[in-house]
Amino acid sequence: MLSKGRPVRVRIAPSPTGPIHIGNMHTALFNWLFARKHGGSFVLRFEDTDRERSRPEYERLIFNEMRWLGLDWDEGPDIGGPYGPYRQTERLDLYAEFARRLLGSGHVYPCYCTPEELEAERREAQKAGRAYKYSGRCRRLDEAGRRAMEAEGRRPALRFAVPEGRVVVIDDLIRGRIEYPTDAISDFIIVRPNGMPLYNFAVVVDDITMRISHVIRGEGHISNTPVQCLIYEALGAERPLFGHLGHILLPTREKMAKREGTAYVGNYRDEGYLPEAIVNFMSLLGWTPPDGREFLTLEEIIEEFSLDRVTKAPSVFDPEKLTWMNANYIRRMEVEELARRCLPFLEKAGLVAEGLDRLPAGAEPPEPPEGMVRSDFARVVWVVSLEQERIETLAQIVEATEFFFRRRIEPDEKASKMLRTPGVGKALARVLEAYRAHGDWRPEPLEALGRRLVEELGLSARKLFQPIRAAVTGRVASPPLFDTMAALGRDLCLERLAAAVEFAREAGEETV
RNA sequence: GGCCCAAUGGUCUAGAGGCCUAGGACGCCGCCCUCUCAAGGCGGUAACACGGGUUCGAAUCCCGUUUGGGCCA
Repeated sequence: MLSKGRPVRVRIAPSPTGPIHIGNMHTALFNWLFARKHGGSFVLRFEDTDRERSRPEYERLIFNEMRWLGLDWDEGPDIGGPYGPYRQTERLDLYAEFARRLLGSGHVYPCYCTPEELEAERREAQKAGRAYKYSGRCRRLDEAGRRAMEAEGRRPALRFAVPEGRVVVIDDLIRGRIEYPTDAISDFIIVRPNGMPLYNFAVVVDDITMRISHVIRGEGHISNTPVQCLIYEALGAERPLFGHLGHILLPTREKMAKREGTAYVGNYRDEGYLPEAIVNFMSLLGWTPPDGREFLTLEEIIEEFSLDRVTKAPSVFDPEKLTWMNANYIRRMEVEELARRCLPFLEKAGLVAEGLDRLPAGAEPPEPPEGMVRSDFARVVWVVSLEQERIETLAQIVEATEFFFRRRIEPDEKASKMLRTPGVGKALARVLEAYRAHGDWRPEPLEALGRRLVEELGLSARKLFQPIRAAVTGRVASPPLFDTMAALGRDLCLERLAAAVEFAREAGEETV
């Protein structure tokens, strides 16, 4: 698999024309894994020849998201490297030079055909029911003919003279042998009349000059490969080894396309997916470790990674399974770490003051945001620990823990209904009285008292604890009641119990 | 239209001729645990696209069909 002792050098070459989606990231990941596995180099370069749509801010976005996922590169537009520059727009001289070489060696010829003339050819082929191939008119032009064309003021494109009757053989690292007859390939353009190189030509020049040893990319490029092989050959360059990955499909079975919106890496970050979960999950799209493990650290994935175990078929990106995996990562995480990662979401929602985790030890916690209770980092850790196994994404921490931070709460619909249930007001009044007289706000004593009240009132635990839960959290589902009450603190609990008694009483009066 | 690639449950996959009455995971359903919600435990649902070969034997090899996808146009 390793190419004749050449150092392993792989690359990804995104276009900075938009946010980067899961499909691109998957290709990047597999290249990165391959490089790290074999102690090679991972090169990042930009295909920014679409000047209309390429933007520096998208370059920065790509840098950030790759870094966020932990995919670092050894050479790239930002850090440079021995084979730069790493943007196609900065390599135009190079393409021109290689084009001249090909022209000199006769592998390429100037083509003066206008778009109209080509269109006519195409229509004719269609009418005759033949596959369209360029007629080769300009290939047969002699020096005089060329001069005549030039005299008309025509500017030539450069067209590759595809050899006839040959078969290009590609030993794909993932798919095995692929054979491609050259007769099916039309003489293709490598440089436009305006001097801009075309994709297949530019990649080959880039890959040659950057000493790329393995080209690992999506299966969409399989049919570009023979064309590229022809260029390598004409240039007398050793070609890299190719490996074509199955595409990553959206749940709708559509191919991921840029500007699609749904499967951007950034969206998943904003929703509170962990980079390690995303990377782990993506590594399992089209690959499995020999022992079938599903939870692997980056180091373990690198250790086990091999192109031999990559599948050929396309795979559907299932957000539900990603969510499940993310939830697992959340549960396995140290609470403090989890709390630290949740903090930005809580801050953004205005539930806690900024920078609680950066406060010096023993410092007074800062003023809370409007309407919130004062919290320090320890309290956030406590609260987060209670929801740790109940959230699937970091962003869910906001909705899950809101009631711990707000001074006042409104019972939601189900909780309101619970509090309006006949008899509840009276029971809660007794509960309020009992807890007012109670001082030890640790969970166990709170529960002991709760159980005594169950006895005293002759209710089931459920029938008493649910109303208490509704009173202190405003909802009918929460972490275990007495843990919740402990974290809420005595003042908030008593306040809310009192408010609930009032709420139940008013409701009772209305119905009487 | 031509060429190329692919094909195991709804999804990710294991499987490299007998170990397969096809294994695991997500999802879904049920049960247990339980103060609610989760988590966890246990169980269940569901697949080798089709047709021909090759072989004593095929999910695995070959051919064709179908379906999906890609590139060129």
